[in-house]
Amino acid sequence: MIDSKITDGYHAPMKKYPFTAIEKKWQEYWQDNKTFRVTEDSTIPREKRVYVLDMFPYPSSAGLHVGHPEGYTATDIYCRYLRMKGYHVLHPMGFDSFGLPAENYALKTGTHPRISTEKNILLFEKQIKALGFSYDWDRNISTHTPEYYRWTQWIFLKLWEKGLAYEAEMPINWCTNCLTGLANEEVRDGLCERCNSPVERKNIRQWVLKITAYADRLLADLDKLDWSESLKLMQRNWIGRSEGANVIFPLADGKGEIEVYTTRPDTLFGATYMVLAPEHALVSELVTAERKEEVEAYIRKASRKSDMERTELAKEKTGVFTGGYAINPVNKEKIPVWISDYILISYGTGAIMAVPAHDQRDFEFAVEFDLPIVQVVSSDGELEEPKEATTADGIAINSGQFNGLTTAEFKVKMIEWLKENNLGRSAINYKLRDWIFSRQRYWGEPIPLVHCSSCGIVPVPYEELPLLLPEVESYKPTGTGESPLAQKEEWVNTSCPKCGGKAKRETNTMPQWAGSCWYYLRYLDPGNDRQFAGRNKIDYWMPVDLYVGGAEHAVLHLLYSRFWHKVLYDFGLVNTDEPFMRLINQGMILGEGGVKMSKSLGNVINPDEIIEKHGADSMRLYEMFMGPLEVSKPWSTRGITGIKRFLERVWRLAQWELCEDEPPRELLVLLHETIKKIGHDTEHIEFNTAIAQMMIFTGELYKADKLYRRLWEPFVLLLAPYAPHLAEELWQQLGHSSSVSKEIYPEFNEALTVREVTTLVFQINGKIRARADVQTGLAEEAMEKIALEQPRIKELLTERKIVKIITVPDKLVNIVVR
RNA sequence: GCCGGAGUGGUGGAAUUUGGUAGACACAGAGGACUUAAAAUCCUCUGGCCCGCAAGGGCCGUACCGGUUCAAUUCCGGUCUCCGGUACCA
Repeated sequence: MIDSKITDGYHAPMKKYPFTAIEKKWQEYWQDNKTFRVTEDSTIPREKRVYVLDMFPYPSSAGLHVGHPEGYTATDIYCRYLRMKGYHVLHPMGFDSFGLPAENYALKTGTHPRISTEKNILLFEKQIKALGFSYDWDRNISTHTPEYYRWTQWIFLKLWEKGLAYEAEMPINWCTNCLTGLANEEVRDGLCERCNSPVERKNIRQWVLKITAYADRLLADLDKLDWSESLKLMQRNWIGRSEGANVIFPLADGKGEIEVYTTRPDTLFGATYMVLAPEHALVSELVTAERKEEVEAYIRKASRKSDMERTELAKEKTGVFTGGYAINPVNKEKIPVWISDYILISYGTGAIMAVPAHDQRDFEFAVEFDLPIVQVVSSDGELEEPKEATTADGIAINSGQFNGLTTAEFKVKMIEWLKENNLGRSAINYKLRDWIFSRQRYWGEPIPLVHCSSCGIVPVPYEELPLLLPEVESYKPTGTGESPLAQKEEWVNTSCPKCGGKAKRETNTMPQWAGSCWYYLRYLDPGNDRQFAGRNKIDYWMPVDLYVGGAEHAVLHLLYSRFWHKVLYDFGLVNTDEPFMRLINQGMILGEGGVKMSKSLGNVINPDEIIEKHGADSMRLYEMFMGPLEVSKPWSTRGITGIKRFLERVWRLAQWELCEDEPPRELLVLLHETIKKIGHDTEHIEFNTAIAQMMIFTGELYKADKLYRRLWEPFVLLLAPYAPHLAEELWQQLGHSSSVSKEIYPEFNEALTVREVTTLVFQINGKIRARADVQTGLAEEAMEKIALEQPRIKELLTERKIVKIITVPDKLVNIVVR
């Protein structure tokens, strides 16, 4: 009995596809029966265990948007497929529930972030469950719970223990709106990646993680990973390894030296001046009395510039002469030392040798301040008119005994020469900076350290974790570099775990990335209160076989968690040095018309409405049918009706009376082709074409006058990973009492995928002139014979001479004529 | 600027694997069947141009220009556009 509400208001009788009722029924069934719970069954061999992971969401108040289900549906289909293929699949879900939005909401309304966060989690859970994903909900975690962040703090202390966490007073990226420091990775075009407010330089006390200590391994181990090349490249670029040399330039007055880093030691003879970063320690020593005022003014101005201003002003070079000179070690020339803000204190040695002939920035600077330009690399050994810097490799000129060497040879020779003369050595540099880890905000993990006036910084003992986030009166960021926790005196004032004397707690909190650095490990053993995860569980499941999520985390989460994982690996706490073996970035779902979906454009699609109107199975299928998972594609309200029609058609077909006879061979061949195609496409995460094949198959079944059980049962199994609710219902209708998700995936018979008849194409000089249906498996001679018998071909061959005949079995015959 | 990726009908997209029938499957559109009518459903057509009453046939066509090949969406060289990343990293 189906009421009109369930049938979506259509008046069709009884048989209308009752998706709402079906979906509710099976979601309850899966929940009540814990259908997708998975345990560490030791009888299952290693190669049959698979860990498939989704990037867990931040539970925002807006609820799920259509982008979330895209990746989740993809992994769900893949997991359901693997289970039917006999794999033991770990597929968990949780929430990344510390973060600024909840705190900002608290500021506005006074609602405790925990309250709003937990409310949002319930909303997310409900929405995710409404899509019928096969998660093992018993492993659900949320990063803001003390049971979870106890271990986030524990791992932080391990980092501290290893000397990988240090305190520094340094100029950092300060978001003027969030009122907190940011990591380099969180700044985009001089703006905060979260709120797009300008980022300024601010000198405050920070906790910093020494990710640079792992730069070489983070770079090298990318080669092991099955990630897209473009994503690996993004990480490579971010790490930014370069090879070159450090070179020592003695000061002209004999009282010291300047060390520079260069990737082009072969251009040393062309170094006509030097530039220091304004913050460089030697500036104050170098500056002459008469230039002092000008230099100090420049330093002041540079320090006030925000990142935005620095990039905007990048077109014109600025700087001042310090009055000091250094000696170019290769030719003993006395060269002036300048300062300029195009030299960054944080990269290399904070100082450069300027080779204006072969570096565009140095060239611009030299032109601006009328400094000499000496060409030392030439494409042909001849001198050229310097119109701009030539950065290409070439032949050395103006370089004394090194003249005539190629750039590559010269680099090697020069480094040898520098070493012999104690003037330098080869060096490697990275763009990657250490990770600024502290946030001056409330809603995050408290950093479990204590400042003791006699013992210094002392960690909270492991057994006292979690260090609970205290309740506070106000969540308002102080803006002074202290977090709101600082106001909570009874919390801040504590005793030193070491000497028992008076001490103060660290009041900074961790960034949102902390919790997501290791959540994939907690899923393995979510209830463990003695360890972050039991080693046996880690060995059982890790590493993650497939990880799916958005590309926006390319250099944030994915770099940070690789770093933490390597640290844990070095402690012997995990079994692999990389966490995520294969990674797929799903494309963005755009609004209709191909523009970005946004609240301001009013084109946001709400999954709840889609589910209510078309059903979860339609939603799942549509998102997969739109196109390849990895590419961005626009939502189409009309597109989903096509998918809905397909499922309605499947439902109608299911109402036909079953026929137990042997189906006609043609349909049997189509079935086996379909099993082959859908199996292949599902395995390779090419869901759009798999769905197209289902449509072809049902289209043909519709043309038959009977519904053959031997065709229909395998089809329902093929459908099951994609439209699991409908498939469960149909499976039950077919008389089965267990869940379709526990069935074995159908196998195809290769012999039955071979068609008996195929269309041969006949070409003359590569142009198609005729076609004919023939039996498959014809010999080449037979194909040629048929080709030459075609009336149209005969006609076109008169008066022509056949040069050559090319045949491709079961495909074509191409006759080359003159 | 540099580094990636991508450009296929009115639209989303197919063409597995090493080159072999371009446009699968859908959406939209047109026509038809059923119906008192509508909705739903079912069937047919649907890249462009041209010849033909028709059956049928021809030419062009995968961003653009060129190359390799019997044959190019696919391989090679160049140009343009869009998207993503990055931005004084010496």
